[in-house]
Amino acid sequence: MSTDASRRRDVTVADVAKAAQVSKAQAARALGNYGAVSDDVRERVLAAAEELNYRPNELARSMNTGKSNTIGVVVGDIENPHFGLATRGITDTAKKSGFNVILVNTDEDTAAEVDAVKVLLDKRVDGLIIAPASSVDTGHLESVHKSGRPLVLLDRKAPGLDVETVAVEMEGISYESTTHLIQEGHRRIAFISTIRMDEPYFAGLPLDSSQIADRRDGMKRAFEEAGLPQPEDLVRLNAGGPESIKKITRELLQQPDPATAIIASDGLIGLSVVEAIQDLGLSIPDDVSFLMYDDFAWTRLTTPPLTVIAQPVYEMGVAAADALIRQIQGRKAPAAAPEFAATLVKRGSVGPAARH
Amino acid sequence: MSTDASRRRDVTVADVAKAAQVSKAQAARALGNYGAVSDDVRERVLAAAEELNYRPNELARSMNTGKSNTIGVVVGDIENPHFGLATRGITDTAKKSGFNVILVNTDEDTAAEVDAVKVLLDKRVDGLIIAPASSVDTGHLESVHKSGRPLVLLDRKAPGLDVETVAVEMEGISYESTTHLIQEGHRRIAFISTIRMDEPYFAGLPLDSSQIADRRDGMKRAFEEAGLPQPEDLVRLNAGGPESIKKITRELLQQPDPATAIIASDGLIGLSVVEAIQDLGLSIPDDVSFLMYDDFAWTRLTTPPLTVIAQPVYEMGVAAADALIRQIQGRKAPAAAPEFAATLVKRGSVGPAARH
DNA sequence: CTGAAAGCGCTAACAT
DNA sequence: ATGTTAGCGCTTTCAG
Repeated sequence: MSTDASRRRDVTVADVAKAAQVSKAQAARALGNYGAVSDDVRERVLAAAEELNYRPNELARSMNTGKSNTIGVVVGDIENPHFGLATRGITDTAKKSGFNVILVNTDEDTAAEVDAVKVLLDKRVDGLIIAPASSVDTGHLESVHKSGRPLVLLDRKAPGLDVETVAVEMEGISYESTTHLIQEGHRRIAFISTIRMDEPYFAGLPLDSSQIADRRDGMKRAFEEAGLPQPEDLVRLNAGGPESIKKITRELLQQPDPATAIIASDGLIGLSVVEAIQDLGLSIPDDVSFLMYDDFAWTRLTTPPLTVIAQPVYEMGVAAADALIRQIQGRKAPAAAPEFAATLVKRGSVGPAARH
Repeated sequence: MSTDASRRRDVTVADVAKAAQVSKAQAARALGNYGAVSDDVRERVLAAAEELNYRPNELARSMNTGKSNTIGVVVGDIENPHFGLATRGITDTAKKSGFNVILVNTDEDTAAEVDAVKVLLDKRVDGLIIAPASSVDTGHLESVHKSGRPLVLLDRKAPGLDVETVAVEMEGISYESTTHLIQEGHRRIAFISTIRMDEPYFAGLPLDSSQIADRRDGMKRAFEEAGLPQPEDLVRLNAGGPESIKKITRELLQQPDPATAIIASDGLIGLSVVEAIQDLGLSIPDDVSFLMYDDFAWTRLTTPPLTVIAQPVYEMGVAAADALIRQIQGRKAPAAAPEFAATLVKRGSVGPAARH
């Protein structure tokens, strides 16, 4: 053993240079793989580095290069498999290009997001991928963008912001899904989302989330084209935890003019909705039809399997990372940005509306 | 607008100092909140900083302090909700103490893990939380530990390594679960895991993963105490993707002396096993009993709901982060390390063994 | 191709 | 309390 791992100070280029009997500059060049170095010197330096168990200090490196080879990812909830998958797409892609990922969870809270962006910027990440908690309250994103830091929005658009965005076209799929339900005879279609709003929903309420707004618009169009009245009284926001969701579900199903179909805004909500329906002793789709966003594997296991709106989440993570890295490397955007479409996967949870 | 966000160079302490008409050192002290600064100076500095839109360069800060306020987390697969939840526990806890998290995915590949550790160390993370891909091949972890960098193992132990570890006691719960199955009359109990091994399983094969080894041992003890022969021919490793798992399930169920009960090593496997069983047209638990590790919410939605082994995953993430941060801050370990126990949650997927 | 020296932005002695 | 002067470990002129 020629090395003593327990020594306090790390071994630096200076140490390696001395051991290899070259200047610090030459050692650094050989180690950092830049500049001009003779084979002889490179060999000696590398050997010395190996021997001394040298490891570069990436912080120091980042300080002068200005690049940290790190990207910041800000999402609302990694615990949600939707983001888990997207994150996987991002990290897989980042790794391929030699980037690391710092992950921050915001709990869908804009204040936390503002803070996260600050911290990440202070850490000098090379770029940011953000699933913005709000599509409206975007001052912090605006300033990131104006500062020239590469930024890509994931999953949700921010209409006022001219930033590259990777998201599914929601209005269309919402229209398609709603139309499907309408064709099955449903008129009382409920929509449940966790989106936090200060007031209960009413027709025309401006929504903080473009994603939800687009879905609402899609539903609206479907009803309009069918010449039917909007069941806007069945839109429920602020569906917090499982209990809250179950409560909402019960209300929707037991009120005077109840919902005959429920659309859940994501898989986490869907889970609780289905549970509540089962608890009520109701049958899907005989008593109530069910449809949800996100195609998780378990949706094939329920009885009946669930009709869902599948989104290419992993691919979107990949695309977001690709786009960001392209920006970081200063390459121009390809002529056509890839489009991401959701698909309505009809399984068994949607059936004809029950007769009243 | 007195600031020009598009200026190339960031504003530094020097700029702030000049604007506030104090020395760089005083400005730095006021900004960094250390040392002694008069109220007057602090005020002027903070005002100038605000005015100039100053943001500290954490990289530079980290360079002299030696602390990056960042921890590295290395897991096999964030896409797996098990790790998603654990990661949430880690990030939540880290944030509370002002730490950020760099997340690396290894695909359960030791080589990738070795690499990840290197990168993270080069980035000067203050500590590491690792769910080791192998409990045997741990040279890289050993050297991290010997170098004095705080390190906490999550989810899996490494017997040869004297490192703080947050994991569930697996032998016991495996024994308990197996016994439950035995009492229901099962003798042919299969166990399916994704663990990668070069050879197919045979009795006594040393397992690379302590977690799996412990589960195997628990099953073994259950059979021994019941005075029954071990169905070791029903242990299946290398269950890669969904298709591979389904194939294995079919084999297990259709071979001459088939399994009457199947234990899935995690929720991802469980999913495919249940799907395969349904595809075969078999009924749970009438034709085959099923039990799996991880209590995901969807396991309550299947018909019948699944009997599972619940693990306090989020809490373990929290505990791992707490322990690591404690190490980083140089505080001693509490007298008693918290114990984490899994629980057998009996729902409907285990029933009496079918008569042959 | 090589080396000396000057920073990167900040903190940490050391004086005053 | 404040300022001066060194660094942290690395990259980057700039000479040779």
